[in-house]
Amino acid sequence: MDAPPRWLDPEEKAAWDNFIRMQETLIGRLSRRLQADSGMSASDYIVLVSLTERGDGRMRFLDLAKLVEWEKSRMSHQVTRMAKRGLVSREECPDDGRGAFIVATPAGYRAIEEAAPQHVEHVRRLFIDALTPNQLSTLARLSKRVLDHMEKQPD
Amino acid sequence: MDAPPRWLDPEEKAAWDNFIRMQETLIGRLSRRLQADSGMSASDYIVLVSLTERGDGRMRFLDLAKLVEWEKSRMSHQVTRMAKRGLVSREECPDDGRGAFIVATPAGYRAIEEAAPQHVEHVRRLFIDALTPNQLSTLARLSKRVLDHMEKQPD
DNA sequence: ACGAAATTGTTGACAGCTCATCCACTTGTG
DNA sequence: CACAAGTGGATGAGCTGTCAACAATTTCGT
Repeated sequence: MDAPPRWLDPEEKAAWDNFIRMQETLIGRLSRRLQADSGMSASDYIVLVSLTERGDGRMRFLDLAKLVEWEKSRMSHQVTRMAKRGLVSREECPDDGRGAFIVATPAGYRAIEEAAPQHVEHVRRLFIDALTPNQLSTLARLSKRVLDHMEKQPD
Repeated sequence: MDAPPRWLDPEEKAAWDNFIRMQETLIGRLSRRLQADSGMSASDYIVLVSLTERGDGRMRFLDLAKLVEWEKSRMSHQVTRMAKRGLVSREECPDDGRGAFIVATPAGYRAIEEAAPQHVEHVRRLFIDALTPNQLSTLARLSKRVLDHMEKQPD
């Protein structure tokens, strides 16, 4: 016995549409910009940021995958592609014969150091500058709230 | 002379991170759910919704592309794939020899009618229910604000 | 200590997106 | 009317993400 679907009421639908459109437009513009400015995808960027933010530029494969919340298969393909372009390399892990380290190469450091300022500038221009500090912190709080709520939900 | 990059201050960075994580988690879970429940991608879904929401289930190619804010090439590939699966079909346009209509097939109607209630339920469960009505309308307002701001920015 | 189960990571097939390019038709201009 | 420019849409190459299956260790229970 199917319950009748609880459709969104007009305000809910409008809210959902606004959010979705905003988020798609924002992410789309940022990633196209990043690609055009630095030849890097958003995925390349976040991998390099994650690696280089820790002092030694290296991380265990699955730790990295968990940090950015990707499936391991995605990470594996991503690392393969980035290694092919010389941005990172794999090193084996002495403690665990299965394991691997992902290491940012010097070229990887150069790439992220060049890309980051421009990218941050675009984040600021498109997103941060759109809101007052109060509005920004409200949005952050609501985002966190949705995030916490999702973590409690199955799936 | 490069201006020194204006890095995000800790609150700005925290706001950005929260927003990005929320949005990625939300979109990721919704699209995996949709795919698993109905075999449809988010792109399939929005195309079918757009077509079937207008009474006749048909739309000009570029009108559809503009409505969902896609590049025409993306829409073209998408329509090709959906046509291959029988969800939509192309019809030529009598008024304009270059033009084409995209039409939802009966199978397309069935697919969207089956998928929509579940999808809406998940949107409600993951997103709408996370917030009070006031919070939801605040989020909608802030989203709109960011959207309007982006439209004024170059690129 | 031995086998089962869990963990770590890889691979291949396939669908999706973007970019550049191209073709066919229409419209505007002289 | 002729022809250049613009518009509507298709196509192919190449990169990215997902899913399912697999291989190589390590860990755990007995």
